[in-house]
Amino acid sequence: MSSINLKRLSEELGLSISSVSKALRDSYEISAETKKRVMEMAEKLNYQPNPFASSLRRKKSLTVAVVIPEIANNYFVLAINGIQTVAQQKGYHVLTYLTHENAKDQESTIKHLQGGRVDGVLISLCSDTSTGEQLSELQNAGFPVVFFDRVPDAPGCPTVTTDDFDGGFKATEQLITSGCKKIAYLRVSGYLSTTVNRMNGYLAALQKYGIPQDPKMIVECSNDDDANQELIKKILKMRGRPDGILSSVEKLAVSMYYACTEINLKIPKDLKVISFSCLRTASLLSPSLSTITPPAFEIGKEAASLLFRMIEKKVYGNRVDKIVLNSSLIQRNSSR
Amino acid sequence: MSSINLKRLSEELGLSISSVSKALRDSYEISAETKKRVMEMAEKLNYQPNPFASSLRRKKSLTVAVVIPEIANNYFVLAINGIQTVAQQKGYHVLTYLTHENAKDQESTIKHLQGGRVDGVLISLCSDTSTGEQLSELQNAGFPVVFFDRVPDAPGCPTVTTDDFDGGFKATEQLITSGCKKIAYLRVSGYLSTTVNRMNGYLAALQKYGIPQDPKMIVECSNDDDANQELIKKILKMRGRPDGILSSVEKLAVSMYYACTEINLKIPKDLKVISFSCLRTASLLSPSLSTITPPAFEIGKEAASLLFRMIEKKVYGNRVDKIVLNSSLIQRNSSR
DNA sequence: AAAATGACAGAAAACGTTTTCGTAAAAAAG
DNA sequence: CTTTTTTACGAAAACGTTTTCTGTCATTTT
Repeated sequence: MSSINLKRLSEELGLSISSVSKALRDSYEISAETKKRVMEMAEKLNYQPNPFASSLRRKKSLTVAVVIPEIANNYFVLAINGIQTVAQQKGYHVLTYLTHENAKDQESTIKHLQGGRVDGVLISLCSDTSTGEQLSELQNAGFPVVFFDRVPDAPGCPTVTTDDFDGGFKATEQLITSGCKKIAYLRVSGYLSTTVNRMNGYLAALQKYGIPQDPKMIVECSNDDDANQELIKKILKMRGRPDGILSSVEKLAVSMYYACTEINLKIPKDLKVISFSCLRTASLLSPSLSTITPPAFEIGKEAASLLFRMIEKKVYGNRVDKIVLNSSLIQRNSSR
Repeated sequence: MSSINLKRLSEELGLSISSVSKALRDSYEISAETKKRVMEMAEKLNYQPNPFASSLRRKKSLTVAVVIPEIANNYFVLAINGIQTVAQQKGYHVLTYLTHENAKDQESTIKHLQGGRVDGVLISLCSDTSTGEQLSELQNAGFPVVFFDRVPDAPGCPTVTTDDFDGGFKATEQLITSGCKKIAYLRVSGYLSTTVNRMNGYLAALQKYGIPQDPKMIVECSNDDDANQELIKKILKMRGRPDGILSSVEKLAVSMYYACTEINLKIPKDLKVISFSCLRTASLLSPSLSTITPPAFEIGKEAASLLFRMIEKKVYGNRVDKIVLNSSLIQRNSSR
């Protein structure tokens, strides 16, 4: 908007455009006193360089994209917070895109990003991602991409995740040692690593303690909160209903709390509950909710840091980083 | 990244660069069949226009900035959600900046934005904003700026807010009709409209019901959660402690819940509570939290829509929109 | 004293688009 | 059969930077 540019500045100073540009970029070709003059005039006229001209010429946008399925999810909010923290500190701009758990949206977003609008992409896949075709296209073009949380199961992808298998395992184990004999697992549809790994942890724990696994105890949920609540109510009203529930994502735990209120099941007396979640108010819920909490803020920071290392070519050769951070299990009243 | 550009495309097609450009923009100067050829080739080679070249030439970035104090706040998350929804649908990109409730950060962010990186700005001020100097600079330059939630108290600013006075009034009234005789108000520091209006509503309600206003009942909180919790504990342990509390923001309500747990005060028996909040889990808290809930998602949508009207020059003349949406008061157990 | 170096600055090309302008050929109007 | 208009396209300028390439002195080295 500010229509003062290098040309205007150079006229004001009686210098050439190139000299002014060099002065502002602190080039050795310009004398100290000229630099000072230029800086002062730039300050005085409130010169702001045109980012597009600069990006066009330098083929650098100083911008990264964050692509996430939804934002109404504390996990992603915290992750974004971590990403922003690192990015702003590095002088980068952050573009955010929501895919609304929609593979089509995700695809078109990625496609747009190929135009060079950003120097790198941080992405958490939507649950119905099938092939990572678009993405591998990006990656093959040498474009820096870091996956976090919901990552593809391919060897060539740099990822930042949490120990999902372990989390699922320990959560299940905790329910078992609290006396549960029949544990249901609330999963989200799709075949993403996160979902699969958490469930495998759950299954492994069942096996370790000799609890037979029962397909009816695995509830596949969707993105429709009301539908999920009905599904959960259904399994809780079933003959041979579960006495323990492991929820693989936060919002399913919330739906479950509502379901229990409706059908008058008492947690933890009738049903013990634990959930993957970053809810700040977990300990204030009624009853307080036991959680496996991924370090979302740190995941965001790590992912962003890794991306910047890649952008700045500080990751050499064919090295592919796969960073795994630990979740913490916090037992509260819902599973005692 | 994709290094295929108009030049490459034009060579491939045996056309001039300008013709290809025109064809892609569906200009009337190009015949239908040539357009078809060009489109197909662009599709085939996966041509993605360089956004910087385009923005440089057209002086349009198709990007807006969202500047907010923090993201770990459901209000802002919902607002962003609304903004993104409108923006993505309009084909705009969204840059997000966090000021961390820091006036310095806010200033430098705004300054950077003057370079023309964005076509418009949506901003919610940080609590220690003093003068809106930087901002009025932007606005005076004819740059589209829309304020939401935390807005300056100046006539020339387009704003989207909620009826804060009314919310504060009704919340206080609700506490009074539930039997409270001594009501404290948790406010955040600073002199932003939101804070001031909510408090004025509170004071007006006190006056209406003949309750004397007491400066000790107004707790000025900071951004430090622990410090706030201590402040709240202090007033709750005081002789002549309040029997009702109105919290002006969500996080203070959370701190208060923790404070009450620590000093063993029972809500709502010993203390009735109501808070401005967008917490999704308000009804699941122990006890469920009465809230005045601003329509954050709609506020985001309205703000974005207004901004786009301004960008597209659909707001004529000196018209300044001041949109006010209604909050809803939901009484739950914490204030019964 | 001639040649080489260094310090400083300007001219101009380049980045990839968009858009104005110009101009052929074809179609329509006279 | 002209003349005008329309259609379809190309040449080139423009957007505001960055950077390479020159060039001019003045200073230092041979």
